[in-house]
Amino acid sequence: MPKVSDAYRQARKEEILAAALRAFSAKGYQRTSMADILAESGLSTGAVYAHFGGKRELFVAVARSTLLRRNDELVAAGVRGEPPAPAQILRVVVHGGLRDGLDPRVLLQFWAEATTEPEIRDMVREAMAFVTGAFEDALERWFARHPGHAPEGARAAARRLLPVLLALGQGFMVQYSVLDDFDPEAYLDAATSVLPA
Amino acid sequence: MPKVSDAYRQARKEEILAAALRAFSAKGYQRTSMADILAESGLSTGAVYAHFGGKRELFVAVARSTLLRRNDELVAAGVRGEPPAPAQILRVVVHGGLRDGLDPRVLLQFWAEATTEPEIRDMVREAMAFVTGAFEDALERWFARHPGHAPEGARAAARRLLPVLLALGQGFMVQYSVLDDFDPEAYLDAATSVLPA
DNA sequence: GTCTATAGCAAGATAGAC
DNA sequence: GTCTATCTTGCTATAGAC
Repeated sequence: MPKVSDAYRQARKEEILAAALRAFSAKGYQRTSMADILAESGLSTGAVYAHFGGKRELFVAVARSTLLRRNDELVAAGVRGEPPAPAQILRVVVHGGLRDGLDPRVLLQFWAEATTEPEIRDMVREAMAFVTGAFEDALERWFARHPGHAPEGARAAARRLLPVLLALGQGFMVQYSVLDDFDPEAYLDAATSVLPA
Repeated sequence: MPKVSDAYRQARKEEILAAALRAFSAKGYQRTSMADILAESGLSTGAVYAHFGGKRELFVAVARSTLLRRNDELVAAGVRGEPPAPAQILRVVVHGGLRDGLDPRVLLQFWAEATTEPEIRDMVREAMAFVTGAFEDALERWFARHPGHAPEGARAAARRLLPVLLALGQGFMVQYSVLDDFDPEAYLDAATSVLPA
């Protein structure tokens, strides 16, 4: 296989994925039709099906790439300088997702889908395990530097706080999507006030 | 209109709603077809359409009755006795919901649908406003008795903590529904440790 | 009110030319 | 690889008899 072909192929795939992300963000997974994605990308049926098996596969690919970018940001934030405080971890993830144009509503639909469809359930679990792992590492590094907050050891403290931090991220997504008077900054401030700092 | 007729009609409607709830719980709103609901109820197309306008209307009716029942319990729990601590409020709501047989997965379905269906969105907002109000009242009463935790006043402290408490409830539902190794008690302990007590 | 049968439509995926 | 045209399927909702 010539390299030009591969590069072109890859570029095309990312072009399609970007269009799919926009489409899913605008209408949600279930209500987005292939026609929507095609219109958004400006391509035709054949062009898309040549690269992806179908709508579900497209969705999985979109989710994966988005989550990978989140993790990269988290790692980057932790590598240079001080490890981020718990509240800071929350901010990095939330702001990063919004900056990417990822509509939180898509996440809600993802979770809902996961409760009934095994294929998506596996994918969501994998993704959540990924996020969880990144959170846990970041928390452990922070607790290691602030032993005053971790009398039981950094690792134990991280594991204990993990579900709460996860919940604060999930709660953000739910309230952002459903409430009409949701104030993101007020939410993050409130979350900060209950998290160790 | 004779009363017997009305009573029969009402009973029939509730019979259909119960079947619809079972169907939605099993497969989720989107993936549940009318055929599923018909099979679950043992009735025919005509019988159902004589009482409900269609699938969407059925879903709204199911959601409304489910959420209203939850709200009643919440109010009852909050009114009598000492004002519960924030962590206690969370426990009452979570345990009450589970005891009621309410599948958390259905809640995720409601939230997800609310992001795209205006009718359901309004309904969910109404329900959430109700829950929020009950939470806020309970928090305010508790802060009033523990002024050490509310230097800015009980009402301000309650409003501030509100979204966090809500998020901890929502996070519980998400993690309960999606994670296969979710530990409810560990979750509640962790939540308790970050909430004022 | 309830049944059976079916109309009508939307959407995911494929076929075959270029 | 990409296009246009089309096939197939599954599902909501209606029509009309009883």
